Amino acid sequence: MEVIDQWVAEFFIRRQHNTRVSPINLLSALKFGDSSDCLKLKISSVLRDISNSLNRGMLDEGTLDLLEILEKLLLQQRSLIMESHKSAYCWTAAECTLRFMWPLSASDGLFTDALEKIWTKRIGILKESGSDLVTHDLLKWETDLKKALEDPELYQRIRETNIRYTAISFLTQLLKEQWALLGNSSLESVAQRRFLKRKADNNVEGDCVDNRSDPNAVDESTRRLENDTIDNVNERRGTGEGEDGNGNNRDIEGAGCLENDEIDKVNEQHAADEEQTMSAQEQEHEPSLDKGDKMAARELKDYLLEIQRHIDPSTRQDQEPNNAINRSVDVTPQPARVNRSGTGVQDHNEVRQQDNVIARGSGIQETWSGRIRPRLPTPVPLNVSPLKNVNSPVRRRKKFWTPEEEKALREGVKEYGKSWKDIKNANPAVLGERTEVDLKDKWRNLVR
DNA sequence: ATAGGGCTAGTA
DNA sequence: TACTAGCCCTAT
Repeated sequence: MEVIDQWVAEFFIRRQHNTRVSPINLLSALKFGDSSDCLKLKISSVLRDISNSLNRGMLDEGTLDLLEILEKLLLQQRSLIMESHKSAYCWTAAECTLRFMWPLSASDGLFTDALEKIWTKRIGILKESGSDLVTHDLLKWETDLKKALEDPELYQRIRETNIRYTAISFLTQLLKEQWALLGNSSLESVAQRRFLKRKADNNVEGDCVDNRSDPNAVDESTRRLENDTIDNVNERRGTGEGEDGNGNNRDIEGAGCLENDEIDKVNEQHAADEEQTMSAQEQEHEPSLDKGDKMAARELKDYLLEIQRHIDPSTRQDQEPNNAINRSVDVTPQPARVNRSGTGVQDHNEVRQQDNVIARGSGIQETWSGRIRPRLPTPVPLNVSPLKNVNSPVRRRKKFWTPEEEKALREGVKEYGKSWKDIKNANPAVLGERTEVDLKDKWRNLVR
């Protein structure tokens, strides 16, 4: 694959909603070869995929696949696997299983299938390969879930927990960290270097005396342009962890961090990259879609799927035409977890739909790594916000605040003020069952 | 996203 | 009936 193809593809994968692009022309101009020189492009692609899933409120085994692929790619570029990555995998795996716990009894429904396919087989393979994603928390979930098969009380307890928000929080954190680590796209980096070089050249023309007295000024810029390969910057960044979207280093959840001199190098590089910056890179990583741009966005999405298929066909297994159509058509959010926490009586149509999905999927599919792995279908797309009642006339059951929740709220207000969303995000494990409005209401009560 | 008014259920 | 905690709706 030509380097320029790689740069262009990477650039557009990062900027999903660009109305000035003709995807078809662009795609026809690109030739995708072996994957060895596409690491940065692949990582961008996987991150974009995870991001798209989250935007659609989808957390399923496809997400687990993507997290596993991301781990392999990061290991290829000799990056450490971050805590957010491990946690995201752990809670997504648990969430995928909990989604099959809507019947009141463990023996009904697909819970045993989910256990077998997700925990015994999928995670079994991970264990064999010595993956970093197999954490203490993951093993604890495995033990609990398998115990729940025999213990109705435990099954009930797990069944009623809501961990979706936790999984989403970790995935969001992972995306933020990984986008930050990727830094500028290769195309932008090179463009910026050329910009700097031109600027330096202009200075040379404008002031020959200075140039003679300091010949290194131009040489340095030229040298960077010629010698810096696209992955140089990335490799340097890839060894570090815990960098936020503003380009600042911070230690995340006790993960390893750069030595001080390395931090300085990275910061210097960032300072150079961000001087005369061409665009607000970070904001564009997660762009918000203008209402008038839906057509262009859809066109671009198709284009992305096409690119992704070229990059690595086996990773796009759930985006084959049929499923792609399903995904693009059915994006209407469904009420979250109604069946799990409800009476257990399920709508017949929904049961039939699930059966159809199961019948369609063979249960065994080829994965990115080339290993055979079973796949559970996604029964119902759920809301991203698990507590939001969509068009439901039923009031949520009154639930009194626990001292732990109250403490988390007080500490949150102390730290973030009245930013209820931030407070909730800061402590999803405790406040996961409360909406931002709940936080606001409770605070109103507390200060009365 | 947040603030504020109002509603509901529980309780004294 | 009055009060409260938690929940919901709507305007900004």
